[in-house]
Amino acid sequence: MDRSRVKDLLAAEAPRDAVLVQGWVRTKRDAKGFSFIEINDGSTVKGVQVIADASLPNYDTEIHHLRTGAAVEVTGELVASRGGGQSFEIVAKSVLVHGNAGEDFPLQKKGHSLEFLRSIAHLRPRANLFGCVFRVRSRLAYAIHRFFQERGFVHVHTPIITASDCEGAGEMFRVTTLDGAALAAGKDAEDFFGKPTYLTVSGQLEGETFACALSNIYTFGPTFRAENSNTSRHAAEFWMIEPEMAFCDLEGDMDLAETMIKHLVADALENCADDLEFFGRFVDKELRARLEFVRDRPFERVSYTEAVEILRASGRPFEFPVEYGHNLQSEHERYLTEERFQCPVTVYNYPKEIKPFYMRQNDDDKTVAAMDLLVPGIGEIVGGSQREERLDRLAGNLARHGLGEAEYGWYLDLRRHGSVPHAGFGLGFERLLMFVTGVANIRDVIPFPRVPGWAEF
RNA sequence: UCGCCCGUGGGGUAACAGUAGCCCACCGGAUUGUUAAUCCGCGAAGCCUUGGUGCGAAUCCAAGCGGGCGAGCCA
Repeated sequence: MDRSRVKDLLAAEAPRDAVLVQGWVRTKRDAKGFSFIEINDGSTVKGVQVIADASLPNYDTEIHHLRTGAAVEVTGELVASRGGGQSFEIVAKSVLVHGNAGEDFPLQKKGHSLEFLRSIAHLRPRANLFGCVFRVRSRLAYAIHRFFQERGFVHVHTPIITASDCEGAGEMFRVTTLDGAALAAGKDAEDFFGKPTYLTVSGQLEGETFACALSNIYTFGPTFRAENSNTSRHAAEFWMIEPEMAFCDLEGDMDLAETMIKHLVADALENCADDLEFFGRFVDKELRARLEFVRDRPFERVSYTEAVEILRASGRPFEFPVEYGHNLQSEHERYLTEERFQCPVTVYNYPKEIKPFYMRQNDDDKTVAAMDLLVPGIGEIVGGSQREERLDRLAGNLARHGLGEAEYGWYLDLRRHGSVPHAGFGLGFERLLMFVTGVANIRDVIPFPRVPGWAEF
């Protein structure tokens, strides 16, 4: 007999003589002469109700002792439910107990704190919330590939071990086979690669090389930052999507970012309805309305200079003063996106002093063609720019940032041979997930999060 | 890294410096087509670590370890 997914059984339109379900017991309620067993197999947040009669041969020995968390396999008849909570249920002909759960199974039939669930990351996928989160994570990863593939973008696997540091996008994890003494003695030439290497903090520079050949490309892979960041929206290991487009300026870059966010939100609304409904009930009551708003309404777009003026004119007593030439603080970003505009906002053309060397200088000589896409509740979800394609300017920027031209020779080469205007951005996958699910901590949208002081499992 | 807050059975919480209580889970019993089932049970299970103050510390002080929130860095 073929296995049926719980999701399909719950959507059934007619009874069926024989079905097989395999899954884990969420709860068991004993009645006189039989038991109700709710089984979840991860296909959806809901479970299917099984009626296990006391006449089953293993009722007294096994079924009666089933606890939350047990793994079972049930065959039986799918019938219209006599109870209220569901349209169909299974009357069991057999209940095979693969493995009961211990008396100390930590997940209860109630809401647990997210902190506790993090400490049992190996079991939390069986909690409703995490089932929902990781189904959405899977769906959005798929939707991202579809989004780009359907638009002719080529998926490029940029290296995870790298010797270039992408201009200090963050502190890097050293990758080495040297022992502590050799490392301390600086014997880099004896290291595995003959020089210091690190885990990537961005695939952008390598991505540019492929954009300057295949036109439109994207990367989607793990990224590592050794920053000692202890916040709800930073992790040491996270996934990033980095599209790069040749023959594209900042305008096109911002258009793509906005189109992509809208597309992904729409995809989740359409394909993860049950999971989003769960988040709406237990995480954020306003979630669905906000996602529909993001899908349907245009984003705001303001220059950095305009943003500064808006913040100044707000009369808000910000903790950090609003000053041209300074980075926008979290409180400033929050004001723009949560209060002033109440929708996602793209801020563009930042002062060149606060942005990296590879961003294209604007004609005003003061700003670079950078953009950040800010969303309510999270802040920056996308950061990108048009890249400096003029050799002399780029070389000058490298020098000004104190970066060796030799190390970036291959990057400068792109400007020597067939240089084109090009642009791209980075999207934090986990931040997107936080935005779509309403989950407030990045540690709860990563299967096994890595943050300072925590690399368990 | 900085600031604020918090560490009590397996989970969630309460207790003025003087007998550690409640809810959930677990165990045992009863009821019931149940829905995070209900009822009964003097059934089992606990004060982060170290040091200090006090006759007496879960409670006050200090340090350490762990956690949460906010900030910085960013995605």
